[in-house]
Amino acid sequence: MENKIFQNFLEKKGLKLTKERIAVLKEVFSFHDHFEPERLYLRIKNSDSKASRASVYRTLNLLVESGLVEKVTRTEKSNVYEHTFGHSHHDHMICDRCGSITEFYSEKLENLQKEICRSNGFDGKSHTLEIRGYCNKCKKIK
Amino acid sequence: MENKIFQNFLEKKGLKLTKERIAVLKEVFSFHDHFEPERLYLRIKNSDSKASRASVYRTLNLLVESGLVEKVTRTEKSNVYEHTFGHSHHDHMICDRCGSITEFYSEKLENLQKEICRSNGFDGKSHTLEIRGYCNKCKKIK
DNA sequence: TTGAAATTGAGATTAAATATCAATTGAATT
DNA sequence: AATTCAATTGATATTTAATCTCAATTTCAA
Repeated sequence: MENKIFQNFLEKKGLKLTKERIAVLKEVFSFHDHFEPERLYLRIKNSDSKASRASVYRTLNLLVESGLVEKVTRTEKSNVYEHTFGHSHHDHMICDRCGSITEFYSEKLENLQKEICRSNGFDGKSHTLEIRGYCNKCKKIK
Repeated sequence: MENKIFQNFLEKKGLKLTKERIAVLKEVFSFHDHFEPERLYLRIKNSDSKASRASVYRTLNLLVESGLVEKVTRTEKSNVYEHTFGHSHHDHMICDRCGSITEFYSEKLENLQKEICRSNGFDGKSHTLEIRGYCNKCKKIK
């Protein structure tokens, strides 16, 4: 399913669905939450179908372009991604100390945003809300 | 004014208000919108009161800790900061067609976010809300 | 089968940010 | 004024994510 979508995307750009790209795609969808490029690379390295670090990064960018993967944020350390397929919308709270990401969803928040758009004559299609601070654990430390 | 606040902050930590730190503070407030550490360093370099790159980065972190400066976001290239003194918080609506940016502020939204943080045990310090879609003009076209 | 274009991977490169550490400064105390 | 010790500085080295390079390989249509 994801393969088909990705292949269509590649075809349209005159690119090919190689075994390395398939490997990356497969491992991307083996994560059920957020992941960093390096962790993705390590998973692939430890699987039977390999791809180099360069190919992992390259394919990741293609996957973002295709819409199958989203860049969630950029932490102090690295980019953070998640696959969007079959995911319902949510927002994020990001800890500035340990980098942990907490997902949340609020119907009220969604409605309020619609209201704000309406009163501004704006046709809102999507949004990103990122709350930064200290998570439950880290707020006790510092 | 900012000097006083910074000095108080430093004193409380047993640190000193050196001429290098004063130089950084001064140039931070010479920006009237967001800035990157490197641009800040260059401004200082071209001013009469100097500070090394290391000191610029170090002081910047202290300024964030003191609350006088905020880290707005982290782009592909670098961190982005802005001084908070005298600035009021707002969020953004960005048009995907013409790129225009509309600022808005909603008390309700702020309160709702606090509520969400509270119920998640998260100590929220800041947030970025970006609504994307079509502005008043562009929604009629497409 | 052939050839042009795309792709790969190993390693080099880039660049932001931090770490190192000897030399210097600040300021409180004697 | 001299002493003392922690804080500070700056030149440089280091770290590390991400990208770039480019020769070798693969893909696929003709």
